[in-house]
Amino acid sequence: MHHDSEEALDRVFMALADKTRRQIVHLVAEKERTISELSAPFDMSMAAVSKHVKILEKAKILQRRVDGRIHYCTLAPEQLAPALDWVSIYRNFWQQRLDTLDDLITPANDNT
Amino acid sequence: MHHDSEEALDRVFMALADKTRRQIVHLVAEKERTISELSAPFDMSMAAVSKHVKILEKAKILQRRVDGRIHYCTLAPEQLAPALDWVSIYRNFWQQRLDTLDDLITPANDNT
DNA sequence: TCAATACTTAACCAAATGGTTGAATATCTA
DNA sequence: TAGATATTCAACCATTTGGTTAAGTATTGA
Repeated sequence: MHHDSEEALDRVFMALADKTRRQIVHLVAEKERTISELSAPFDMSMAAVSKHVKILEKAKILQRRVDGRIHYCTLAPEQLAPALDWVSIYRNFWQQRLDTLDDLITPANDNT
Repeated sequence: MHHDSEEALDRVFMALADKTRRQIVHLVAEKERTISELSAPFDMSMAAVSKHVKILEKAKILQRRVDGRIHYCTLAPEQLAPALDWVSIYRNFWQQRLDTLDDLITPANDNT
């Protein structure tokens, strides 16, 4: 019973589990980037960066627009939302723990 | 220079990039669980589940308390926070996109 | 003390990851 | 048309991942 959504989460979390790919996400979040531009900061071949981009693309974290021989990449953040949602479920859990700790230190506070 | 925090993110995202481990997180979030209890729902050996638990433990998503021969596992959600924070950076990005789309549909106000 | 219980560890395996280099493809430009 | 540019693809390699089974280590309890 491997739902699509589970596989999507697999791909998104796996895509984010690499420093190079997280930096690529930062770069494309700033502005549209070509593969060359994305390769420049990294001490690896363009072919390697091309693979990283493909992984992010398959995870639908990044989208590609091809114009002639140039591939322009932008953030496609809609698939980050489910990942955020998944982790967010546990926010209450640790917020509660922190709140409990906070109450011990400074009674009477407000938040959110 | 691979910061500790980058390696921590690697470990956390990698740990979450597996359906079995995500289900284990759900189970330990509900209540404290033994390895046997965590193994029961899955069609794999206890040794395999033991490995999954170790991966979650190293990522500091789960913590273990040993009492005699029984290992009790609970959620240790503090390491999920950095992961959530990382993804959250891009929430504004897609919120903005949705807002922009919204503006196109209902042009009421302007902004930068 | 002896066997069952609750685990981990070790050795192994197939498949996936993350990199390489070199060739292929397609496009731009002189 | 030829050559430079932008990028992918293919083949390869070492390491990691995710599973197995079998053996090892404590611990419990009869």
